[in-house]
Amino acid sequence: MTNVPTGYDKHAFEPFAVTVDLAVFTVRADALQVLLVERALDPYAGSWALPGGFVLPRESAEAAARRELAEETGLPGDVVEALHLEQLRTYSDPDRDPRMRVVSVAFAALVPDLPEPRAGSDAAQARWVRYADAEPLAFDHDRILRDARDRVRAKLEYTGLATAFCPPEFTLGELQQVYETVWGTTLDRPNFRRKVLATPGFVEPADGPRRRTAGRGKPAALYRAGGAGALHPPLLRPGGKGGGPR
Amino acid sequence: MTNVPTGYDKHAFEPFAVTVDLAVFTVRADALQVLLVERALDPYAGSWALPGGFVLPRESAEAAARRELAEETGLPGDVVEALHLEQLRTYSDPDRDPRMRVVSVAFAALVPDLPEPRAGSDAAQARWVRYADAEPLAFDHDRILRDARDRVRAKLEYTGLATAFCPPEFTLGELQQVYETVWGTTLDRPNFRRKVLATPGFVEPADGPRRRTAGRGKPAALYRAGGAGALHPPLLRPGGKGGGPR
DNA sequence: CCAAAAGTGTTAGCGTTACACCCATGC
DNA sequence: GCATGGGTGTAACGCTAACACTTTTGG
Repeated sequence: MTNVPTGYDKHAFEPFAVTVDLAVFTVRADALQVLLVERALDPYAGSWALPGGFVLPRESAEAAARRELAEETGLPGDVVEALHLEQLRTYSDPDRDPRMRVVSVAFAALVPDLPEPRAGSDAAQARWVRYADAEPLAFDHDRILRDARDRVRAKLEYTGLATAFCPPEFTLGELQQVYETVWGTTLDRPNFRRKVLATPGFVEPADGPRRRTAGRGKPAALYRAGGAGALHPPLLRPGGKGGGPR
Repeated sequence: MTNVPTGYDKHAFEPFAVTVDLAVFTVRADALQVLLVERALDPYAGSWALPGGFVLPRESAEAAARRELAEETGLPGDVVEALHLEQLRTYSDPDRDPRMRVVSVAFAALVPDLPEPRAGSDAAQARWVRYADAEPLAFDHDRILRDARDRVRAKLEYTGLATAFCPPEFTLGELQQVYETVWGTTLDRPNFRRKVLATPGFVEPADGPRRRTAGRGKPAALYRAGGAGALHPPLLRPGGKGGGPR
C-alpha cells in the first residue's frame, strides 16, 4: 500500500473497472454443466460467456456476484444467499477486455439440479451447457471456466462441497453420483458409503426413507449436509491421489 | 460481463483503485517471518503494513506484485522474477480503505533466508517480523496475513512449495526444518526422508556434500527442487490429516 | 422370479508410524 | 570419547481397495 500517487487523489491514476465473472456449476443428466449467457451488448455480442457484471460503488465483489446471479437466473433471493460461492482468483491482464482496463474477480458457484434459468435482464438468453461443450467463450472465459472446474474437482477431495450439488435432503447414491460425474470416475459403493459416514460432519441422517437415485431398487436413507467444511480424512480420487495444483 | 452501464463509457461508473498486497514469508531463526513496512504516508501513517502498491495502467496484478517486491526489498530483478508468487484472493469490502474505493489483490511470496530488506522507496522502513508478532497491521492486513499463512501451511502438504523457502541447494534436514517451523510440529526424520525421496519430482540430488543445518554432525547430501508442482502422495500433517480449509 | 439399487461383511495389501541402530564429523 | 546431525532397517498398526453377499423394492 505504498507508492501512492500524489497522496491518494481520486483522479491521479487511470481508473479501473472491476467486474465479477461466475462459473455456476450443476450436475444434471450425468454431466457437469455450467450456466452460460449469450451476450447482447457489443464486445463479443452474440457470443456465449460466463454470467457476471460490474461491481457497484458500495458493493463487495461477493455481493456483486450474488446480485448478478439472482438477476441472471431468476432464483429467489434466499436461495442465492444460501448457495455456495467461492472466490477463485482475479484476472488482471491489461488486454483481457478490448475496450478498456477491466479487472475481474472470478467465482465458482454450485447449485443443485432444479433451477432452469430464464433469460436474464441483460443477456439475450441463458442456459445450461455441458462443460465439455462450453468452449469457445468470450473474453478469457475459457481459461476462467477451466480454472473453476479444476478447483471444484480438487475441493471435492478435502471439503464437503459435493453436498452443494445436492438438494437439501439426498441419498448417498446421489452424493456418489456427484463425485463420479465431476471426477469422471467410478467409485466402489460400499467403500464410498463407509468413508462418507466415517467422516465426522460430512453428512447427518434425516428422517423418512425414500427411493430416488433412480426409479427402482431398495429405498435409500436420506441425509443432510453436515456442518464440517474440511474433511478428515479426505476422500481421495482413485487415479493419482493428492490435491492438484491450484 | 453483462449489465454494462451505458455501453462501456469509461466514466459512466465510479472508478476503482486496484492495488496489490504482499505477504512475503521466510523461515529464519526457527520461526516463520513476514516482511513488513512502516507506512510513511497518511492513511495509517506510522503503522506497520504488508508491502504493496497500486497496479499501473498497463500492468497485470502479478507484474505489479513483482515490481513492488523488487522496490521494497532491493532484491535483484532475476531473483524476484524467479521466486514463487501465489495469488491468494481479492479483498473488496467497500470500506476497507477509509479514503476511497480500493480493491486489493493479495499475494503470498516465499523466499529463502538470505535477504535483509533495505528501506524501500516509499516506506519509512522495512523489516522481517515473526508471524506471531506481526499484528496489529494497517487496513485489513491482519486478515490478509492470516489467510496467507493458512494457505502456505496447507500447500506444504500437497505441493513442493517448501523448497521455495530453501536456497537453491539444500539438505533434507533444512527442508524438514521448514516443515517443522511452518507447521509448528516435529517430524520423524527417517520417515520424512523416505517420504520426500519417494515422491517423484519433489527433490533431485545435487553434487558435493556439505554440512549445514547446524555446525555439527555428519555432512549431508544436497538436493535441488524438483520440477513437480503437486506431490503424489501428499505429505500430511501429523495432527488432523487432510488439507485445512482455505 | 428377476432386475436394480441399498446396505453389510471380510480379507489382502500397502502405506505410515514408531523406534532401534549405525555413520561421519567437530570439539 | 562424546555430542550432534545424517542415514538405514524393520515390525506393528491402520486404512483402503476389492469383492462376495444379503436386503428391499418394482415389474
